[in-house]
Amino acid sequence: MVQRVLSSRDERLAESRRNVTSYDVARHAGVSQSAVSRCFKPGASVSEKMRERVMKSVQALGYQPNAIARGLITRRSNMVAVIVSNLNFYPEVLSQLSARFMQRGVHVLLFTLDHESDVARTLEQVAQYRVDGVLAAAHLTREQMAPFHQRNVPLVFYNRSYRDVPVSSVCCDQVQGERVLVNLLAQSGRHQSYALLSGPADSVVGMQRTQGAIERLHELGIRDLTRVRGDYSYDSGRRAVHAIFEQRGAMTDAIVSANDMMALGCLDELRHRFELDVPGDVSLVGFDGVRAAHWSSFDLTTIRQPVESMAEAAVTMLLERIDNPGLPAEKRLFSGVLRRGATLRH
Amino acid sequence: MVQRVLSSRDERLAESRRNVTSYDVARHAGVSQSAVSRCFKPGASVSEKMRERVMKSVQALGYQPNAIARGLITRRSNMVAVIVSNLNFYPEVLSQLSARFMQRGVHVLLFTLDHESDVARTLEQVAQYRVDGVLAAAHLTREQMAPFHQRNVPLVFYNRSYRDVPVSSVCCDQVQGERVLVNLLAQSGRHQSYALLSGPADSVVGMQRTQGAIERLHELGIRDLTRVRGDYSYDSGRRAVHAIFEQRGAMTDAIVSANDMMALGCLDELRHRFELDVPGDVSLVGFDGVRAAHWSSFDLTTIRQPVESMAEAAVTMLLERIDNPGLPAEKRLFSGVLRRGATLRH
DNA sequence: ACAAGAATTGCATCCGAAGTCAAAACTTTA
DNA sequence: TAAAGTTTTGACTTCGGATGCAATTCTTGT
Repeated sequence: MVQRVLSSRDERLAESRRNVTSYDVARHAGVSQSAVSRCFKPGASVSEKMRERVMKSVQALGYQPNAIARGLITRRSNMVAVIVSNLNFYPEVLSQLSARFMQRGVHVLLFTLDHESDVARTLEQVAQYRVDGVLAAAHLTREQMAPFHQRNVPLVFYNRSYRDVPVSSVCCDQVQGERVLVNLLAQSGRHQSYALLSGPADSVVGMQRTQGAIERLHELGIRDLTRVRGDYSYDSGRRAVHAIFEQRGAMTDAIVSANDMMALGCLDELRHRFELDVPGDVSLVGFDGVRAAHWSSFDLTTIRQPVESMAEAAVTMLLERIDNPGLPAEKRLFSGVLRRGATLRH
Repeated sequence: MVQRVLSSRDERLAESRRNVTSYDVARHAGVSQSAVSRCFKPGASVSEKMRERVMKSVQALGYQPNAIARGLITRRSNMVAVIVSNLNFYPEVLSQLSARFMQRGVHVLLFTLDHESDVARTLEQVAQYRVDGVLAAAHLTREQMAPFHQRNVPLVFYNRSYRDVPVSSVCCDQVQGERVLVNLLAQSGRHQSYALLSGPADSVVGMQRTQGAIERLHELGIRDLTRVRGDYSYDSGRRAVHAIFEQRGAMTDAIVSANDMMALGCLDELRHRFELDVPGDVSLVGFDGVRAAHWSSFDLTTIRQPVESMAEAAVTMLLERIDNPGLPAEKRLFSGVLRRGATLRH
C-alpha cells in the first residue's frame, strides 16, 4: 500500500488555505518558478509549449499573481494615491480620475482629507505604501510636498497651483472665468450693486475666483462691493443672502458666487424666502458647472470646468512622469466654458 | 589622504536614490535589522535605550517602513477594496466609508464599475492586490463572489443583499420604505391614478423599491398603475413624465419614483414644462434622501437612507470579519427615515 | 551530420520587513 | 556571589515573484 506523503509545503497549504503561489504552479506544471513568472510578463521569452503548460496549471490551481510581492521586487506598486479634500463637493472629479486610471491598469489608493483628519499622518501613510505617484486635489504646504520630491515620487495637483514651487498641476483658469462672468454682468448695464460670495479663507481656488472678480470689477470702475464669506455649501449660500442684505439692505442686484453650490443656495433663498425674482430683481452667477446648475429649477449662469479634459490631462501627466521621472514640472491651464443660463438679466 | 570608501550598499543608495530601508537604519544605529523592525511593532520587546537610539537614526535618515514589504510577510495589506458602481450617484456613501476606514488605519483601494468596465477583470485586480477585505456597493453575481469566499477574503455588501447566498450585507429596508411612502400617499385619499417610475432593469435595489410599492398598492386595492422605467438620472426623471402622460393623458396625480434624482427631474419637468402644481396637481415621492431633496426649490418627500449608520455598520462588519475570519455572514437591515417634504398633497 | 547561432529554461539572488529561536544581557533571589 | 529567572537582542529564515546569467535546447546553414 502506497502512502501519499505530503510535502511540508502541501501540508501548510492544506492547513492554512494559503494562496497559490508561483512555486505551486511551477511544481504542478513541472517547470521552474522563473518560467511561471515569465509567463505573466508580457514580451518575455517563453515558448508556446511552455506557456500552454503553465497556463493549464494556472487554471487548474486558480493562481493569481501576488501584486504585493511583485511590487516589492519591481519597486512599482502600480498604485497611485488620489488625495481629495471633501469628496462631497466634486464627485465627478473623482469618478473621472478613477475611471481613467483603471482603464490604464493603475490602481487608486484613496485618501480623503476633511477638517478633522491629520494631514501629516495621512501623507505618511501615502509614503509608506510606496505609491508610484500622487494626484492631489487638495492643498498641501510646501513642507508636505517635500518628501515626495525627495523620493522622486511624481506629484500632480488638480486645481491647485503654486506660484513659487515647481510642481505639476492641471487647473481651470479661475481668474479668467470670473472675468468672463463679471464682463457679462457688466455688459448688461443693469447692475448697480454687486455682492461677492467667496469661499472659505483657506481655499486658494476660491481666493483666485474672488480676486479675479474683484480685479475685473475694479477695472470697470466698480468699487462698491459687498463681500461675504461662505464654506462652499448650499446652506452657506442661503445664509449668505441674509448677510448680504444685512450689510446693504435689499439694494444688491448682482451676486457673484465662488461656486455653484452656494449660488444655488442663494437662488433658492432669494426666490423662496425673500420672494425676489432672479434674474428680474437680482442676477446671479456661479462657478463649476455642477449637474444641478443645469436643472430647470435653477438654470444657473456659470463657468463649467472641463472636468473630462482636466481629468484626462492630470492622469496622463502623472503617468508620464511615473514612466519618465526626468520630465520637468508642467502646469496646464484649461479655460472654463461659459454656460449661459437664465439667472442673468439683460 | 584618506579616501572615503563607500560600501556597495551606500553606492547604490547614492546612485538610485533608493528608499531608506530598515537595514540602513540598523547600520546607522549600530543595531540589527530585527531591532529596527521591532521598534515599529507596538507592544514588542524593546528597551527604552534601544528605541531612542533607533528612532534617532530613523529621524536622521527619514526612514518610512515599507508597507508593501510588510504586507508580504504578514499577509495583511491593511487595504480593503471598495467597489462602487456609479460614483456620481452616491458620493456621500463613498465619502463616509473612506473617512471611517481611514480613521481606523485601513486603506481604501477604490474600484469603480461603469457600464463599459469589465467586471471580471476588475475583480481579478482586486484579488491580485491581496486586499484584506472587500466592501461592495455594486452588484456581483454568485460566480463573481466565489473567489473571495474560497480565499477567505471577507466580503460585505452595501445595499445589496442576496437571498440565497450567505454573504454579509448592510442594507436599507427598501420595501418597508416604499410601503411607508405609499401609505402616506394613500392616506390622503386624494390620489386616483398612480405612476411608478422604476430604476434600470438590472438594479436590484430599484426592483425592491418598485416591488415594495406595487405590493402595498395592491394590498390597498389599487391596481391601476402606470409604470415607466428610468436610469436613476435627473434627465431620465424628466423624460419619464412625458412617458407617463403619453400612457395616461394627464390623469396621473401621484408619482412614486425609485430614487430622488429621478423625482427631482420629474418635479422640474412637471412644474416648468407642464406647468403643473406639485403637490396641487400631482404628488411625488422619491427615495434616498440626497442633499438636493432638502433644497427649498424641491422639498421632496422621501425616505432618507441612514448613510452614517449604514457606513459605520458596513465598515465595522468588514473589519470584524477580517480580524475574525470565523464569523458567520450577517445581514443588517436599517429602516429608512421618512422625510416629510412639500411634494405630497393632503 | 555538425557547427554556429538563436531561443528557451533553470539556478540563484534580490526586494524589505517580520517572526522564530537561541544567545546575551540584565534582574532577582537565595 | 552564584543560580535562576527575565528581558533584550541578533542571526537567520520567510513571504512570493522578478531577473541576470549560465546552461540547455532548438534552429539553421553547410
